[in-house]
Amino acid sequence: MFSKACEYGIRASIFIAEQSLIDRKVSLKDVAEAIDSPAAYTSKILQKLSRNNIINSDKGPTGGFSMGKKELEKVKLGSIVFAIDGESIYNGCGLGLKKCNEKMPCPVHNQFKMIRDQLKKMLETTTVLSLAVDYEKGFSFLKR
Amino acid sequence: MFSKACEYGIRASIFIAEQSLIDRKVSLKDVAEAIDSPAAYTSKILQKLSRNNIINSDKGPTGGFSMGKKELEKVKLGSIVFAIDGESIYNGCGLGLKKCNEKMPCPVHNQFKMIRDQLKKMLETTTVLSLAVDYEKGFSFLKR
DNA sequence: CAAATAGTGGACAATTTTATCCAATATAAA
DNA sequence: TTTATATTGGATAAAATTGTCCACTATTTG
Repeated sequence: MFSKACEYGIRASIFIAEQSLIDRKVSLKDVAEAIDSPAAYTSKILQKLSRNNIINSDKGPTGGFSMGKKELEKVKLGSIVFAIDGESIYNGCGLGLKKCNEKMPCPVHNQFKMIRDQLKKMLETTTVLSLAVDYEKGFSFLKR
Repeated sequence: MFSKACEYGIRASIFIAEQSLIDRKVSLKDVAEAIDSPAAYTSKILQKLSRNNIINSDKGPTGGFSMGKKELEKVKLGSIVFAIDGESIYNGCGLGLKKCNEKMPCPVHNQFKMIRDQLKKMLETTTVLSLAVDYEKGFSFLKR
């Protein structure tokens, strides 16, 4: 469904959000350990999230990754997916056709539209904050 | 959502089904042209579908690919997806966790479950035959 | 200012997926 | 039985994704 990079990105964001809730910056190493991901690769993904203003990154000692209160309230799952995987989830044809639309639909156009619309709605309404709160309470997990 | 191989597989199946409706066997070349896919790669995919009894393949002159009446009525989209992409669509965790279930859910487990269940239902109820009929009527397209 | 720390950016490597080529096999028809 | 045709299977190759390494920059602290 999503690329591995995107999966890491979502997991990392939730961890960073949860730590930001208790006013903690986290290092790349912290993130990689928390979500059980390859550190160097995760670094690339965090850079992308940072450039997209989804997370903050600070250099130097006492540096690290974090999310501000505003970001915490604003950032939805969809923003992360879009930043990493682009709009393919929204626009792409289920059968890989370049031009697939109402006028010239692929054979499963309508069937997929239903599901895609649900997914879209879910991504656009689910906040990282809400996921971070659940995670903080021990209701969900980020590795294994 | 699906691998490219799976997209080709679905498109190929629909074309073969539609031609079988008018009692025509089609060659690899026919298929590749009809769905605008690389022939040699498509060949590998058709082999897989054939081994999974989703389509028939006959060698030699007058050979080619086809679907029998029974297959036409029986084969669902899900069979094709399963034959090519395996069960990842059904079982895989949305965030890539190995062990993600009700007891130890990833942070988006429930949100994804909703959508995955819908997708599953759609794949298990949509017959290739119905898609082939629409395609035959010119209601849908397999290339571009 | 020097030293230590933490993210950045670029090059590179491994793996997976997608795609190609060709000899071998099977089969129908002449 | 020979020939032509069409799929099969194996070996490779190309492309995309995933993953690693390291020197560089920015920044805090002593």
